Amino acid sequence: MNALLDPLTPAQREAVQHVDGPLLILAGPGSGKTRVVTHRIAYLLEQGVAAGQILALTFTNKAAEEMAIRLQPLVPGTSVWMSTFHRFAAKLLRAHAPLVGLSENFTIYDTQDSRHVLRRVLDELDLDTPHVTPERIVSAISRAKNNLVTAEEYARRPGDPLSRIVAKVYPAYQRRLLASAAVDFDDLLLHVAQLLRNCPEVRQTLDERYQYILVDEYQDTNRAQYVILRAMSIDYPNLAATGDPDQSIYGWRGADLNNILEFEHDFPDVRIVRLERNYRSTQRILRIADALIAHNTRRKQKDLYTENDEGAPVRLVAYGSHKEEAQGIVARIAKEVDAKRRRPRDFAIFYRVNALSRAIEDALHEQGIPYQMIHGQEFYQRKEIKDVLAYAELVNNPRDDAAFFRVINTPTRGIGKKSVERLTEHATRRGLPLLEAAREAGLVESLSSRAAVNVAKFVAMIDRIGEVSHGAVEEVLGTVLSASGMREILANSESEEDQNRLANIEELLTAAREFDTQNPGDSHLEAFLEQVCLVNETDDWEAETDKVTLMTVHAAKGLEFPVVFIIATEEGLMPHERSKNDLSDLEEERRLLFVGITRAAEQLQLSYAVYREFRGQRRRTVPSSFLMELPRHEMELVESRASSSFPAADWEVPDYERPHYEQPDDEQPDDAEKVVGSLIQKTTPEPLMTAALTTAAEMVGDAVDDRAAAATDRFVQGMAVTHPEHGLGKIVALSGDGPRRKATVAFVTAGEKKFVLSKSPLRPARRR
DNA sequence: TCATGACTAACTGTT
DNA sequence: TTAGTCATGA
Repeated sequence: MNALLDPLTPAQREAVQHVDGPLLILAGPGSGKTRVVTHRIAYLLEQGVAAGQILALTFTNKAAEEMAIRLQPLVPGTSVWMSTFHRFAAKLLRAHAPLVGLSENFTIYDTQDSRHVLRRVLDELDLDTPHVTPERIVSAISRAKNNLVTAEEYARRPGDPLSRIVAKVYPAYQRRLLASAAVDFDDLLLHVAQLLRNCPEVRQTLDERYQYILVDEYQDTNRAQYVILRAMSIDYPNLAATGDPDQSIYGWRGADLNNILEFEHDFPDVRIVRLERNYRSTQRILRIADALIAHNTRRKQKDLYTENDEGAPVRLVAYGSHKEEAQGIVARIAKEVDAKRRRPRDFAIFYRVNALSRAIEDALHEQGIPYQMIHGQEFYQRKEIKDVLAYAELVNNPRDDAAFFRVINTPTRGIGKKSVERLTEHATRRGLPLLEAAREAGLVESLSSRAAVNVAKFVAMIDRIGEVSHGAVEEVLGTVLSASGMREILANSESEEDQNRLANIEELLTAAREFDTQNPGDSHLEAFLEQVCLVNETDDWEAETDKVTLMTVHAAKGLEFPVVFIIATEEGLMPHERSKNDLSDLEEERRLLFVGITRAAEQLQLSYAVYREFRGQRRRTVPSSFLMELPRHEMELVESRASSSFPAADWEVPDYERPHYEQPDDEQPDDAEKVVGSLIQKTTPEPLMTAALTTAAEMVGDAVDDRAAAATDRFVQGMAVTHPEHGLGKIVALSGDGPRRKATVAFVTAGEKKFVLSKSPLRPARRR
């Protein structure tokens, strides 16, 4: 009788029917979260809540879009605002820019732009920073902003050497941004948080306007986002958060797991709904995921279950090389597609880092299988695109020095480094934006007359573009191309690269044209620029097109596919190199794999390559320690035949158990692969290792002998261990006691080696 | 002083 | 692989 509620389970219905008061939906993967959220919005509307009072915030454009699409059939033509945090913040800031010391035509700098600014600032400050890379400073500033620490506050705090440098750089960087009327991504949130804190009227207005706020992926909110949400939920505390601590994968961006873990403290009368039934994956996939995530210590226990079929075993494949991995996977896809059992769109391939996509792309290309790759902001990061946009930015915001630097000599027009330096000096002296300083080029004595003429021509060109800046966006960009000479130069170039650039620019013009059509009327340049820098290619991702999807595991969050391949499950990649020294980072990597695994509905394959090309060098890899945590007997273990060098025998263990699964006969094209025994030690319960992150050797270093003895005691026969050089291995023999205790270890890749435990860097492979 | 080509070092993830 | 730096020739 009620189309909204009838198709829901009791738990889902409880969440949907909740109207007033805080709500926390703990939603496991595949538990119908989006459905609950969209149905709840529809329900609110049905209860008489005005569409304008509802605000749905997500992290990605993709998620926002997905929500909008799913809401359409429930409430056709509704105008509930669904937006990413950053987009929401940008809109808000445009309306209140002066309150935070900005002009409303402010520019949003992406990561690349902000790094350039930082470089300039570093040059200017002339700091001697021997071991501190700009990268580290950038991320320190970013972290500070995400934690709402302003430049002034930062400078006041004592700290380590890095902090002391940052304390100098951060304020200078911030001054530079404000002088350029620019914000970086983090500023969008920081400024809004401060706005809400410092302007009670604004806060109150927004709180009242958005009485029903819904937040997706709450586990990924950082302090700034948290403060924004809290500030808008005081008079109308109807904040509805959905999230899953096990899917928190943005710690590096400042996401604070405490926000979700302590939601109950923040909102004492919160209603908590748990969605634990999984509608997506097979039992086998879910068990694998569950076994993996159970190794994390910092989590809220959830009992995921599904009533779906048992499903096919999860495959774990060892390929000989990254090429074989790519070709093997693509061959599998091709086979299924040819047999009309599946369509390209049923498949997704996930990887930890973007660089891994290349081999897969090549293989797909070779086989002529259509694919789409989600690659962050790749398109808008291209040099030629950024160049064109920078002209437009400069016209829109003449104080945008970063844009000025970008275009002043692009394409080259005889204004070299030295001339730009002199212009900059002049600008600093007079306290002018660079474009203004350039207008006075004739007055800058140090500037050669030739350079001065060129600068004057440049200014005239910018003004020419400025004349059309209030027209259609396509016209603006077209003028940029002709006035700057870019079009001519590229068109006359022989090189294929330049032809590609031209094609990319054409694509940008198409995007501009579409934007013009969607936003009739004039003066939309600013909106276009904002859209462009806050989108990523994900927006182009079409669930409807019939293509294989390639993306990072991060990008995969929130999506699902019938068949999922996760490649390169190797030490150093998954978990990533940089996470290995920190338990919480390592747990985040584990959650990342958990997210990847739980995207799969019907079939899942994890794989690694025994050899992988790395920075141009072929290197032997070590299988991911996470693989050791998966229930081996649930899986089909496959060794790709070409990888004959794989030393499976070394790795077989006495209590080795054959996989239950036999390959069905019709899987013939798989004959390049054969099922082998356990590549991976069965995950029998091992003694709980409390000090597992310290090796025995480390403990001897600064502790008494019996501690060392106790430490060597934790190594037991059959235990999986890792060695920094030899990688993953298992203990096959032990002798001696205390500090003299010795172990013989069989490594996956390096054969058998003997160690004095207290002196070796060996450590248990499974860390708890 | 500028442009170009060679060399080198770094390389996670996303808004 | 690529962006940034360095050296060289114009």
